[in-house]
Amino acid sequence: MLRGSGLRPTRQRMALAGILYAKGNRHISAEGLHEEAMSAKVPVSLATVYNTLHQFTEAGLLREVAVDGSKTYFDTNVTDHHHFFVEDDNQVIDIPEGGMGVGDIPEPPPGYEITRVDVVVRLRRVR
Amino acid sequence: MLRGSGLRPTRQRMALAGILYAKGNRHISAEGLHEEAMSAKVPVSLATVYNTLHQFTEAGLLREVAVDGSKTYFDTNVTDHHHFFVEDDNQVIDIPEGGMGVGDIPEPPPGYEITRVDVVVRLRRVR
DNA sequence: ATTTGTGCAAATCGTTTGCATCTGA
DNA sequence: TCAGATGCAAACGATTTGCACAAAT
Repeated sequence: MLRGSGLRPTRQRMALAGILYAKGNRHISAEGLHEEAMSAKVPVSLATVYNTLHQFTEAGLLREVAVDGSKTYFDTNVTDHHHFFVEDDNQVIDIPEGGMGVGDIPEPPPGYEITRVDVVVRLRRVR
Repeated sequence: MLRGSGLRPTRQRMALAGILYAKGNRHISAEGLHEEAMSAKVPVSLATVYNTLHQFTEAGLLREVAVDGSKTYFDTNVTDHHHFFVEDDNQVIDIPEGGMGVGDIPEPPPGYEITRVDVVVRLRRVR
């Protein structure tokens, strides 16, 4: 998989890929992945985690999710889909594919082309 | 306007409000507003700009726009609408109201309610 | 007089970078 | 061998915070 993307299969990258793709689709932050790696007894530096996440993203293995908050989340689900965002605990959840459709997409201003349409449905816990 | 929102009309707040609402709808970052204030000969500290932006947002006078990038943008247009985001230069543009519709909004997971639906149409300059 | 806001500088947080050292092909 | 990867610590940019001072009611 790594080789197929032109990335050397190093110890760290293989371990991180293992964590990322072990249990279905995930939304994880750099810090989150770093912690998981540590508790899985895979000592990687935070810098390497950042490098790896960006390289994976460039290789199309991950997708950066821009929700609110200051943190960047990475999504192991690279298919076309949108997200719920729980404001109470900064949690990102996939909206099942086909679970929603975007209506009329507007014409982009002249000279521009659309690269992607992102929909974020913000949620709050009902009290 | 400030009084109506329960905010004391201080020199700085009035000056910042003036800049914000002077020329139609705007998308501005804290740093951007600070710079404009400075060149308008209104010396305010960056901390005060941040305070003011957040207070205005809480008061419903502004809306925080979560696009990509590390910066936070504030929108003087608080009506229901969505955004174009130009990736080349981090510019936020309003999609005219009614210019697009969101299709089927999905059921939120049980125990949650929808607070808002944000659509960001990402653009790239055509080369 | 009392409460609320402001400015400054230091602190924090997530992320990036420089560089010496290692490692996979 | 040697280009590419990693780790560390220092650098960074955006935002927040603590606290003394100033201004609004």
